[in-house]
Amino acid sequence: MARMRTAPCPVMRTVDLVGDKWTLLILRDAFDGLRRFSQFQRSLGIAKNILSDRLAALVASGIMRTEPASDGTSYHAYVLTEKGLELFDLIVTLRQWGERNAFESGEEYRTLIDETTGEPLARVTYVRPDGRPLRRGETRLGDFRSMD
Amino acid sequence: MARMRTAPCPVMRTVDLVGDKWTLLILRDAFDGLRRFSQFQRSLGIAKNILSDRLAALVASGIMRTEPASDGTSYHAYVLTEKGLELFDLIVTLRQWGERNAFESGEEYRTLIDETTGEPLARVTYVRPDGRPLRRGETRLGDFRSMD
DNA sequence: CGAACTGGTTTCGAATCAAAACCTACTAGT
DNA sequence: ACTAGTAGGTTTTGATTCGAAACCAGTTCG
Repeated sequence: MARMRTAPCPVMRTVDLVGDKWTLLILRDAFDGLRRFSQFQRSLGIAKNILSDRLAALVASGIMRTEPASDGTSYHAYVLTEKGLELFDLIVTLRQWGERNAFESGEEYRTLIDETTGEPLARVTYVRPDGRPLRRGETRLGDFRSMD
Repeated sequence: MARMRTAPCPVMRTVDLVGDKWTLLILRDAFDGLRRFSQFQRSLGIAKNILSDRLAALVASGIMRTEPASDGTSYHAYVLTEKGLELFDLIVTLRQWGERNAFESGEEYRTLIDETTGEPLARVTYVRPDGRPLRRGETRLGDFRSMD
């Protein structure tokens, strides 16, 4: 894979960091509250070397970090950094698309509960800072801009 | 990889369909207006067999479809279906996270222009149907629900 | 103390990736 | 009509990655 790390496209940079099946599922589990190596491993049924590799990559890219000791034990935990927490919308987006496009009628799926209502989270939509909704086709590729 | 196609988790189903670096980049390009095999190939620098494989998978899962003839030529085009167009938010999410988290100060990145303002797209946020913003930590894993 | 658990690393065969070569259909130029 | 070049692939062939299992050192539990 080419030099994604230095590409000028933000999508490519993001994809390079989290565009992997296991990585995305680890992030999902992290948002569901999982923190420890063995929790991820049991939840995902992932080989330990792969999990080790993905977690190390997430830590290296600043999306997760290891915490010395969460509970009483001396084992450490993998937790999302602020940068990682900002991926919340990504997991929500994956979930909502899947709910609407990846299940047949009658199939069961696991919902996400909106704790402000107690009901399954309704469809969320993107709005601009001024509150106007963002619709498909309202954007086009622009030119280059320098990072703040 | 386990039986993702039948998993009850919408995130896993989605990840199974689009959770691949090339697939996500193909989708980005598709939203940028690319339609033809050679356009994707030149834009991404991807090997032709891999591109062929990924496009076939996207067509098989109903995210893209082949159109007989877009312009005068008899070659066909790969276009997003309605199901594929619904992935717009996903690409936007990847882009916005990358803009804010994957570039150093001074680095240049390619923006997305908001055609309703002519300016680069500002940060978009998720709102519920009633307009209330969705914040991190306002959700928790729920139970099973049957598809409509 | 011994057993089990945690958080890995190593090994190695299997699967996947990707560069290159090849191929066929079409199209453009002369 | 002949030829070159492009479009859209498939096949072949190494190189890389994946992942199951084995192994291992430290920790905690009984």
